[in-house]
Amino acid sequence: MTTVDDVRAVIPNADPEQVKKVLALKKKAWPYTFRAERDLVALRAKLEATFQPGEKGNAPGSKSTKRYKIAGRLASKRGSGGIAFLDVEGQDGKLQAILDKFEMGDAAFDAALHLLNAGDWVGIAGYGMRSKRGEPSIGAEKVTLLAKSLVPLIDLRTADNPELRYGKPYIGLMQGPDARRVLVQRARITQVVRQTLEKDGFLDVAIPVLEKVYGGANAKPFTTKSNAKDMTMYLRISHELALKKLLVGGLERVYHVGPAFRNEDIDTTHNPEFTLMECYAAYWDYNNMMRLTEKLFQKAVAAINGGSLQLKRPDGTILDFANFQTITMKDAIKSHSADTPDAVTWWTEHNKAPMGAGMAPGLDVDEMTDGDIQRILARHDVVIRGGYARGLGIAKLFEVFAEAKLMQPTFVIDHPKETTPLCKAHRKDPSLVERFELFIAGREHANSYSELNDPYAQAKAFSEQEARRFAGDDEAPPTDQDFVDALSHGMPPAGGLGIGIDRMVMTLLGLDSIKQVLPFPQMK
RNA sequence: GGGUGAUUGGCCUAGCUCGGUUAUGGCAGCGGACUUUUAAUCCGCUGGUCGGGGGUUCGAAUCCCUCAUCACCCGCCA
Repeated sequence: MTTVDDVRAVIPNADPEQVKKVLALKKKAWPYTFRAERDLVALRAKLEATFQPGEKGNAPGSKSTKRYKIAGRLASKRGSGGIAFLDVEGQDGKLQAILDKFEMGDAAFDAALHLLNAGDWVGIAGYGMRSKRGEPSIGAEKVTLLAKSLVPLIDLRTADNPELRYGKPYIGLMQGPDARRVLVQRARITQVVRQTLEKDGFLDVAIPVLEKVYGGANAKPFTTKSNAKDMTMYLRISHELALKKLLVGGLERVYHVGPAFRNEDIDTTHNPEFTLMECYAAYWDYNNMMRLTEKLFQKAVAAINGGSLQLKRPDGTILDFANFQTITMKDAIKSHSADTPDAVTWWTEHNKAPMGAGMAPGLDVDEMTDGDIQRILARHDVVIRGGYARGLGIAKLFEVFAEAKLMQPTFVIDHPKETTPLCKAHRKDPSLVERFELFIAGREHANSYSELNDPYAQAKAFSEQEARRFAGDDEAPPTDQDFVDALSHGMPPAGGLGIGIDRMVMTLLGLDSIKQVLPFPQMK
C-alpha cells in the first residue's frame, strides 16, 4: 500500500493533499485513453453560434441536444455555490465546462470539485450550452480525472522566473495557448519551407552530424571522441560540404533541415545548436537562389500572416515581403555611411568634394586605400583576427555602417572574395564573389553563393584559410581534402543557399530572442 | 574573460541600510459560505528558520568570509 510519505520521498515537491486524492482513487487514478473533440476552439465557436446566452442543450426541445466529450488541462476552477465553472484548456484554446449540483447530484458534484485542481488533466462529457453571461460551455454530465498534477500550477504572470521559463520549458508552455503558439507557428514555417523546396524538386537527404573534418562556415566546432575509431570527431558547423558531395554524385537538387553546432557564446541571437536549412541546385547560380529565397520567405510569411506579405512588427513597422531590395555590398556601405563623421573626415582629407556641414557622400571603398579602411575600422574598435586583408576590411565596414540599418528584406550582393573560400569569383570583377546575404530587421537571414566547383581554386582557397588559422583566426576552417577530391570528379555548376531557421522564425513572429523560438534553449 | 546585483514556504514578495521577543502580505492548497463565473468573491486554517558552509556577537534573514546557482551589463561570436 503506497503512502503519502512514499510518494514524498521521491517527489519532495508533491503536495500531500493532492497525493492523498490520487492514492484514494487507487487503480482509477491514471486512466489510459479518452476520446475527445480535437479542436476546442472550433467547438467553442460552434456552440456560440448554436445557442443563445442562458440556453442549454439538455432542455426539452432544445435546438441541439448533441453530446460532446472534451479534454484538456484544468486552467481554472471557480465555484459559486451549487454551480462551478471549469476552464478546460486544449493546445490552442480553452472551453468552459459547467457543473450543476441540481443536475449532477450533491455527491458527484462535491466529489468532482474536491478531486480537481488547476493543473490537472480532465475529461468532460456533457451537452452544449451557453452560460447566462454568454460563455459557450459544456454542461457536464460526467467528469473524469485523466491525470493529476501533484504540484501547484505555476503562474508565470506573477512568477517571471527565467530558470522556470527556460530551464523547464513545460512550465512556460503550460501558461496558455499563446505560450504554445510560437512553437505551433514555428512548425508551420518549417513545414512551408520544406513543402516549397519539395515542390521545386529538392530532395531531402540525410547527412552526418559527426564529421572527421568540419567546414562550410567560420566557427569553432564542438569536439567529441569516437571509441570505435579512436579519433577526435566534430559536430558539423554547417551542411555545406556534405550536400555538395551529393551534387558530385549526381543528385541535382538536395536539401537538409537540421541542427548545426557552433561552440561559441550564447546571446539573444546565438544558440550553440541551431536549425539550419541548406539547399543546393545544379545548374543554378546565385541569381536563381535569390528568386528561391524570395519564394521561401513569401510562402512562410503568407502562411502565418493570413496570406498577406505585409508583416506588421510589434513596434508597428511593416516589413514588406512583396518587394525585396537588392544592393551591392559596396553601395550599401556608401549609402549608409553618408553623413557619418567617418565619411566627412575621409572626404575632407581627400578633398574630394566641397563640404557643407552634414553633406558628405558615403564612403566609396573603391577610392579608399587600405590605410583609410584600417583607420576607420580602428576608430570603431574593429579587430580582424588573422590579420588585415582588404576584402575582410570592406566586409567589416559593411557591418559597421550598414548591417543594422537594413530593415526591409534586402539582398546584399557581391562580397569581397576574401570573405568566403567556397564561392565562385564574380564573373565581372575578380576581386568579388557571387554571393548574397539576405538582411531583414538588421539581421542576416540567408547566405548564398554561386558555388565554387573548380577543385584547384578550392584547394588554393583552403590553403589561404589555413594561413589565417596559423595567423590566429581560430574560426577559419581547416582544409577538407576529401572535399577537394570530390570536386576533382566534377561538380556541376550550382547555386547554394543557407537559412537560419531560428532567426527566420524570430523575425517572422516579431520576437527578439532566439530563446523564445526554441523549446529548449541553452542558458549561459 | 571582466563587472554589477540577486538567492526568504510550490510560486511571487516585505523585512536586510543603523543586528534584538513566536519572519510580512498575496497566489496556490485545505475547510466553510454563495446556482452563472471568466486571474470570481467573502470568512477561517495549514505550510517557511530566511541558497550551502564558516565566522563575529549575549543575540543574525539582517554584519564579515567562502562556495554554489541565477540574472543583468561589457567583451567575444563576419
